[in-house]
Amino acid sequence: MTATAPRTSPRKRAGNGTARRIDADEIGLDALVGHAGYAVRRFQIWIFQDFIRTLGDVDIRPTQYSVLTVIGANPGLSQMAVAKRLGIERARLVHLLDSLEQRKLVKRVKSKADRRSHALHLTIKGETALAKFKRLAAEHERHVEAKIGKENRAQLLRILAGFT
Amino acid sequence: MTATAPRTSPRKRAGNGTARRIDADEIGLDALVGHAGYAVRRFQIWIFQDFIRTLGDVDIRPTQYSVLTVIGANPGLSQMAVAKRLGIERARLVHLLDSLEQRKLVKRVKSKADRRSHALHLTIKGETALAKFKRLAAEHERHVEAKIGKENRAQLLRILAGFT
DNA sequence: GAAGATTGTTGTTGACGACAACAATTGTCG
DNA sequence: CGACAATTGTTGTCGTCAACAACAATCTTC
Repeated sequence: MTATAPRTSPRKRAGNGTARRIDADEIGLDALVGHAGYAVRRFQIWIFQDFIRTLGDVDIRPTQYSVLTVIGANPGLSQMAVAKRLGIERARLVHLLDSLEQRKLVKRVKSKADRRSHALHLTIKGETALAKFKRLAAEHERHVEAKIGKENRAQLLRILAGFT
Repeated sequence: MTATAPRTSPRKRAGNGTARRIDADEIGLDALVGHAGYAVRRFQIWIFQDFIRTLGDVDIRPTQYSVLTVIGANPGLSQMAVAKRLGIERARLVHLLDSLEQRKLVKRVKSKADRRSHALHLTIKGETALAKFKRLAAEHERHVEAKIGKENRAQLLRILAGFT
């Protein structure tokens, strides 16, 4: 099979002759272990799924939550400012705000200073709703602690603080 | 928590009257800081972009790399086994393999033991190509070290080891 | 041998990032 | 001042990806 081929550890050769049962957890990942990106991706999938499930009753996804949080903490921001701060494309933010505005959580106010832009604000309903979302998000965060450990979660936040 | 709007720190109310300039980096994230999911998402975006850029010349994306790596380390696996191991939907893996097979990096061999399934193998070209991909991936990993620090990267891998 | 499960495949839906084009408005600079 | 460039929100397209659902071929189980 090889032409010198620097393969590392072909552990089981169960493909052809032998019909050996292979449990998914005994398959070697080889070089994948040791790649930060892979671990981070798997973790991110887990954490998002838990977030979506925990905030399932209120039907709020992570991105929506981040938008509401930023507007709540900085009323009057333009769409451009919010998009830049969260690393979202402004085109994408349009749809997010359309949805949040339909649900009466956010309102776009025409800015008088710059008639091109909209000043974003939470509605009253949006503020009380966000308070509830924050409680649920805190619950989700406790799930993370339970999963990786309180100390490890703190470490993680410290390590990745530069990316927020 | 209360219906009396427990907003935490509406720092600047720059929306309407005042036309104050707001730099993107002085916008408060409020509750978003302290959410592991947000930090992880931003970091994952950064790390994937660097991976894609570093492996840009060979046109290999992170998911493709993970598939090649697992097949290389465990020749003869079925599509189902690979999908389960990597947390990919088997429907999605079909397209990934279509692409990799067109590029002559992977071949689907009809399994004699179970005629429903395919035994997955790297081609000769696939093996030498993967060796090159691994060198580039190692380079990418050095970028990660340069970004967050060698010690922090090791910590991160340790913390997230359970998700691989 | 019949009923049920598994494997690969095709298709659809929706969230998301990246890009391009456009009208309205603002800023700049000759 | 007035022409030209830049910005803001919007619409649209394209490609990636997760989540389902349905299906034929094949295996497993009773």
